[in-house]
Amino acid sequence: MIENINEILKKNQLSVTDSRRKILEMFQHTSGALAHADIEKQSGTLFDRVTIYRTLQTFVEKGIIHTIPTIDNSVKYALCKDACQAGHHHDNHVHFMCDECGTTYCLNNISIPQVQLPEGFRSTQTDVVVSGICKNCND
Amino acid sequence: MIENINEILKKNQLSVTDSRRKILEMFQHTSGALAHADIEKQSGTLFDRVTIYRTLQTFVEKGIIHTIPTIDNSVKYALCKDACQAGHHHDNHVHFMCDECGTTYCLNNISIPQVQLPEGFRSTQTDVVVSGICKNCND
DNA sequence: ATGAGTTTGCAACTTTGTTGCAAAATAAAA
DNA sequence: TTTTATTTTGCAACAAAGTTGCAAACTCAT
Ligand SMILES: [Mn+2]
Ligand SMILES: [Mn+2]
Ligand SMILES: [Zn+2]
Ligand SMILES: [Zn+2]
Repeated sequence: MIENINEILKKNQLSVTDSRRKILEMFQHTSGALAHADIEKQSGTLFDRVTIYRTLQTFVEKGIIHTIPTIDNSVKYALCKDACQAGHHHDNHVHFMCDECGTTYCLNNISIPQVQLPEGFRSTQTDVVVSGICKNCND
Repeated sequence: MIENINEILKKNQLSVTDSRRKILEMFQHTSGALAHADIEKQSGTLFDRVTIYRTLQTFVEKGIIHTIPTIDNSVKYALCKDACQAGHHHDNHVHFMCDECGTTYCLNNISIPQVQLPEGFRSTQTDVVVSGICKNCND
């Protein structure tokens, strides 16, 4: 797994540093999405707030993670599963936010439905965010 | 139109004040959505930043306006067209954000498509945000 | 017109995010 | 392995966004 992380960083022409390894590891070890605050909490005093901001930004630019729009307008991030490239993301899946536990899921197998737009509107991207009760909280 | 505004406020058991009238008027006079910053700019020194926050919050609670999730995670608001009630919104329409002019539209006639969820997930709300080029910018 | 109740503006504060720069760490070259 | 060039980090200072308490101003019912 650690090997894997180094490979991912190198493959994206990023020098391998402590903070990048740790943060990437956090994403691999969680099923849902992470907010900046989550990472800050989990890492304690390990690295600076600013470093987290910059690392997340770098990962998004490289296509390693993607941002997720949320109803409460907080910023969440999750690993890209698809073959996302630097500058071009292809995360065309539905996201789910649980009202009870707060977890945000990437539903990688549920693809975005086609939306019929009015005359004159051209779409380049469609985001779908479903909220409700997740599998865990339903049992 | 002014009459209308007073009626809306009274119908929602809100006392009629300058700031509430002006802010509601702004929403009626715009085709798209408004952010807190837009209102602050348009109103200049007319009323305090804090008043705008509180007014927007009140309007959302009363079902007069609704929030819109955005890709850049900024908070936008627009008038409720449907019969939204205090505590329960029914704005089941698609939202469109123009990459060029930045306008956010409520596509009130385009209804939210049904999304097939995995076993165990129960949905209570679905938000769809389409981005691209709007009618105005396409011509 | 009066008074109870609501709303507003101000000030002070917290939280979130950004920027410049020197020190430290990494990767490449010798 | 040692040296050097490049990148990344932490710190400090700052800017933007949002919250809270409270006294003064306003609204509305009597
Ligand atoms: Mn995702
Ligand atoms: Mn809308
Ligand atoms: Zn849950
Ligand atoms: Zn446009």
